[in-house]
Amino acid sequence: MSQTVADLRVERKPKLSETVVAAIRKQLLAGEVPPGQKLPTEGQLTETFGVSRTVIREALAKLAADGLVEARQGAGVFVSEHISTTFGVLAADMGAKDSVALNVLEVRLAIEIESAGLAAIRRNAAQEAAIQEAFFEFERLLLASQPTGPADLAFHRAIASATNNPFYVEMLDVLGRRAIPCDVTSPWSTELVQSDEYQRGLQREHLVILNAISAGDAEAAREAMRTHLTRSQQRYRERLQARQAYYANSLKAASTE
Amino acid sequence: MSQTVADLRVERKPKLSETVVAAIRKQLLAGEVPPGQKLPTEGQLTETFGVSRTVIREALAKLAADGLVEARQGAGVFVSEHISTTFGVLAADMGAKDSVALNVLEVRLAIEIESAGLAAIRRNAAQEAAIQEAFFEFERLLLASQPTGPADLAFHRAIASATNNPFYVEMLDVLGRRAIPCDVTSPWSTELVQSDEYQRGLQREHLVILNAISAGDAEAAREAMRTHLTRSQQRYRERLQARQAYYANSLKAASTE
DNA sequence: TATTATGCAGTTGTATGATGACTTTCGAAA
DNA sequence: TTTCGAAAGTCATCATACAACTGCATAATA
Repeated sequence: MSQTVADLRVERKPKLSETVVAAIRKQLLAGEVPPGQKLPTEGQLTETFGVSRTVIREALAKLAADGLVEARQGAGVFVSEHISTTFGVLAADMGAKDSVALNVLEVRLAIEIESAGLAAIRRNAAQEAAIQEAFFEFERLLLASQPTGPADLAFHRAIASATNNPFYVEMLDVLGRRAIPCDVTSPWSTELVQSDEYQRGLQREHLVILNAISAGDAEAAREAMRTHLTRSQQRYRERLQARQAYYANSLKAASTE
Repeated sequence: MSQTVADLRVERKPKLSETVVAAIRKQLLAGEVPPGQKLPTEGQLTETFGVSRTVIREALAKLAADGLVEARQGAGVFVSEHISTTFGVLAADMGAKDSVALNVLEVRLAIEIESAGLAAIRRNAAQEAAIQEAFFEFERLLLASQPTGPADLAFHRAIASATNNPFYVEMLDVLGRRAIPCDVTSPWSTELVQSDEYQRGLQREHLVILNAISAGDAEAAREAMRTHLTRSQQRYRERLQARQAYYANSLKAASTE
């Protein structure tokens, strides 16, 4: 059997344990269980997630491998102490103000540039496929005139994941939630974000990154990611100004009524 | 029940899966199974190691999490194509804590590289002076044969501060507290860290960074910081190995008594 | 009373068997 | 030769049981 282009879009069904890992990780990063605190028992998690204990155990093992939790036989599974001192504090301090958002975006830039370089070196086949998958998904959504935000996020997340350093993913999760501008509901972004030209440009930049990573060229990958993100920064700034102008106008309009 | 000195070093009884992970990882890194090749089935491994499938599966999951192998349902478990030796080799005998520390250090690397570049562009006179000040302080302490750790930290902190992005400083503080190896009480670090030659090397690298920032050359500053930190990573890895050797020796000494 | 020993309930670690889902192989049929 | 499908091999998941360990309450002891 030959390999077609479609095969590259590996739509590999995620393992149950991966779903559980994602869910628990999200909760932990959100600080729903304080560090040092005990997680629900495997039995309880079995009920809440509706899967067998095997799956729960595999998920917890993965989280333990990432250093997020520690299991103590006879006692329970506990959230690692350091995790939230690293990321919780950070998340707590970040207000949603714009000046902050720009600064956060800048930190994210640092993280992602290095991610791209490491991904080029360390990625495995599945991880590379995941990046490609996100790329094609973006393409598909673009052709279907649907919001591409999720695919964009997935693309960057897949790259972070390909570093094989879980902290990069976590950083991106924490930072990205605030910094990624994909607010399709707001009036100032619909025009900009959803314009085909805008998204085509994004996709062109994505392609350069993807090629560099596939080629295993760390230097090129970093450079491609740098130009992509600095341009995104620029676009974000422009959008902020557009929004301010919009508000100014609506205020003026309201006052004249 | 009191905790004796021995308790501190003994660590807990290793799980069976950890033993299996270590064994398989050793074989993989020794190249006994070529990349892309299929591993023995879970059933065979069960017999080989004399443990249950549960344990084998947990071990394989751990290896997959580290990116060493990939499981394909219905086909088998395969060795990853690109076993990054640098990454894998050290992960081989490393506890989870060390692995986490290295990952955090890697994130810090991303942050600091970008800091250097931004500092080169955005620094003001006072900030540049602060960086120089830290540099000279390092020099002074070195000549006086005093611990240079604080000055080193101050140097990096001053650079982060010169980005005029408070988050860089905050990130550095949070990450640095965990990742900076300044364990002067431990026997394996005193020799290495405090050697004049070692610190002279640091200072040479610092100088390159300082010059690049003063010249306003962002690209050069990033590059200088990158080499500085990657070398630091390397030194840190070597120190981990030295520590392992130390423990191995002390264990051997203890067993011959 | 104060301290130690004991037992119990809860939790994680491991073993075992069964079933579903998926991949590969290989032979039969067109 | 090519195509199709059946069957074997393999991983994924479930369910159950028992062993090992922890924390805590209670009883036994000095």
